[in-house]
Amino acid sequence: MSSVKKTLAHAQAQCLESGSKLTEKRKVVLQGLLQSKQALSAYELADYCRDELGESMPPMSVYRILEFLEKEQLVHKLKLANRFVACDHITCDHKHGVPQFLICQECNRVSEIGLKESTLRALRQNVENAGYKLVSPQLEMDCVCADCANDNSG
Amino acid sequence: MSSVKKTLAHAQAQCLESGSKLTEKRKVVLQGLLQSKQALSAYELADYCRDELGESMPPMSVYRILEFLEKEQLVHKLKLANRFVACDHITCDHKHGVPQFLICQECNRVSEIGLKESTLRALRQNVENAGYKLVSPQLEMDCVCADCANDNSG
DNA sequence: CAGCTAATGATATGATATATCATTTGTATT
DNA sequence: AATACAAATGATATATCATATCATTAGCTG
Repeated sequence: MSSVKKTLAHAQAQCLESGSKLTEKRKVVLQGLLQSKQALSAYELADYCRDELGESMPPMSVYRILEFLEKEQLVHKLKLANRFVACDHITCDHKHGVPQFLICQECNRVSEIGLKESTLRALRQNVENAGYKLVSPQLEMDCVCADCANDNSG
Repeated sequence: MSSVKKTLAHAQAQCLESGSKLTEKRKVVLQGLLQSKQALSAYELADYCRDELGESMPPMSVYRILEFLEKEQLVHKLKLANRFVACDHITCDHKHGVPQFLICQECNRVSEIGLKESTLRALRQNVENAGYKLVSPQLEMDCVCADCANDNSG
């Protein structure tokens, strides 16, 4: 069983558990996002599903499905890039904290990291000192991944 | 001299120094952003200039002017909100580091803060551990400001 | 004032996203 | 199987943010 297949099976089980269903279409969308290994816009993802997975789908359906997948925490929306990524931890069984994202500006590759608790605490303190309340500590950071950094220097 | 007027004068001087010009139109755009005390989209800002400052301007010009003001570091673009804010430190004379932004989801008010050096360092370390390189430590965070938090609770 | 450059205006178009209504599919009940 | 209901998907229109390009105007310089 491929890694993607395994992840999809896991996702399906997770949905069942939460009382929802990972339909065929939803599965295809999630598969596309998993396979592409990139952050994709809804429109790009619709193209990917059509071209690579042979499943044509109107972009509006992709949006709706992404919304569903987000609620199921199988997908994250990256506001910084206006793109979506598959959650990096679908096959993990333990609950995760709020994720932080490193987005490669060059290739849209994304890494999901967990900041150290101490760093988060410091951040929160900085914010509260300014009289604000952090709604979501989901940080998104403009980065360059190791591969792209090498390409540029070489 | 009002605070806004003072800031505009300061901005004008700063432009002269850098060999550029704060034209009338540019001044109006900056004034709009300063007065509104909010993050505004280019289109919203065009409306604001027309309605509140009596200076009609095509949105495309506003985009161009915002680009100029950004280069002069008089304005920041917030990717998280797809909006623009006036720099909080125009009237300061010393150079500032890369800013971080707290964006109120309710009212689009924005606070520009400087994270403590230690926090930034920790953040950078977290990112490098993941094999990425931070392009810009300009963080943007979804928050709720004190006023809106009160409104909601009250 | 001729000629150049910078700034602005106008238009077209692309990209991301939301709202709404119609249709289809799946499921439960009789 | 037939009906009825709810969930999922399709289709269309439109809003919102943004870029590209060419035309026009304003301001400066010799």
